[in-house]
Amino acid sequence: MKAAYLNHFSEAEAGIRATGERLTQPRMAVLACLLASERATSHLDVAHTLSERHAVDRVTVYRVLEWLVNKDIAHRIAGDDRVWRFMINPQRAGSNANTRHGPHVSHGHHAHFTCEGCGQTICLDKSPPRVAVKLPKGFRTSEIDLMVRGRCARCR
Amino acid sequence: MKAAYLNHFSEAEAGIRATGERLTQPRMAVLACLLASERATSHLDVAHTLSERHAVDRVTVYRVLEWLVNKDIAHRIAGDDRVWRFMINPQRAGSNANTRHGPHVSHGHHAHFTCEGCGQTICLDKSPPRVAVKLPKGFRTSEIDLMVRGRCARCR
DNA sequence: TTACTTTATGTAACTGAGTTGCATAAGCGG
DNA sequence: CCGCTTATGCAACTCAGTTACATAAAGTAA
Repeated sequence: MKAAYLNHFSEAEAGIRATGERLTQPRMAVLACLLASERATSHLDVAHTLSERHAVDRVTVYRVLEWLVNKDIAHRIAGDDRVWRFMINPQRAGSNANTRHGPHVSHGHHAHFTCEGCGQTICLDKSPPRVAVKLPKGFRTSEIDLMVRGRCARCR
Repeated sequence: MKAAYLNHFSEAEAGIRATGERLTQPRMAVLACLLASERATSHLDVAHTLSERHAVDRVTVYRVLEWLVNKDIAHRIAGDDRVWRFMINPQRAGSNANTRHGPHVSHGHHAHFTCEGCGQTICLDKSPPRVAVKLPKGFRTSEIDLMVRGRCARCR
């Protein structure tokens, strides 16, 4: 069976080119891997997916994932098992999203769903939840992360 | 300076007695420690606080914290640094909260605030945020966790 | 109190995710 | 193709949390 991520290399290449930084094999492979996945992907998932045709050192996978986060191409999610998972940011409609703004642009908020049955995490960016927070006096919000736990359609 | 947690031993004792399980020194000390803290407390924080007068082995601290979570006395929060932090559940008004319901009672949702300046995490249980989530078809919610990042009044 | 059973604790050794330092290799502009 | 810059691979490390097992402390009943 042909691995799905192979279909995403050209898109990955474009994404990396747009950053203005070096186009390397590991960056392409890891990004293609994320692009191919609907759900949050751990370092180990990536390494495993790539192991056959694009074996990449585990440290490099860590570094590329972190690099993708710094470039606002992906974001990371803290799971219940103390493992980071990563997901592509859904910004691509905005086209030229790579011009540098100030440091640390707030993404407003991320919302994710984790299934207690199969453990998979997906992004709720289409139909984002409405959140109304009231903070103590003097507190300021920069970002809101929402994690919904429950059961997906298959595991119900 | 007298450690604040010492004032919470009797409350801790009551809480543990209410579970019907063994009343041990480590359980009292750890629970008193959580009761004394307004903010989310890591395993290390607990161990450090107790080190002077109630030195408890680090493994025991881990086990007691987990036990408190299982007993619904505390809950755990995944931080950005891959460290679990713990907090007392604010249920005490309900008095006899320790009768066994089915497994895994949903607490509705937890909401927390983490300050990007000082790193401290507090609970937003008074004035809980309103959340309206729309999930894909067939998905069911059991719990919602909300993490607000920003700056507290001191670090603004 | 004491003897006895059950369950929690302490100790040490382990796991597994993520990091760091450094020599080598790959990108990329000329 | 050359040379400079930056990323990669490797090995060794850190650190939160876990497991196995012998010992100690709670609870219970005589």
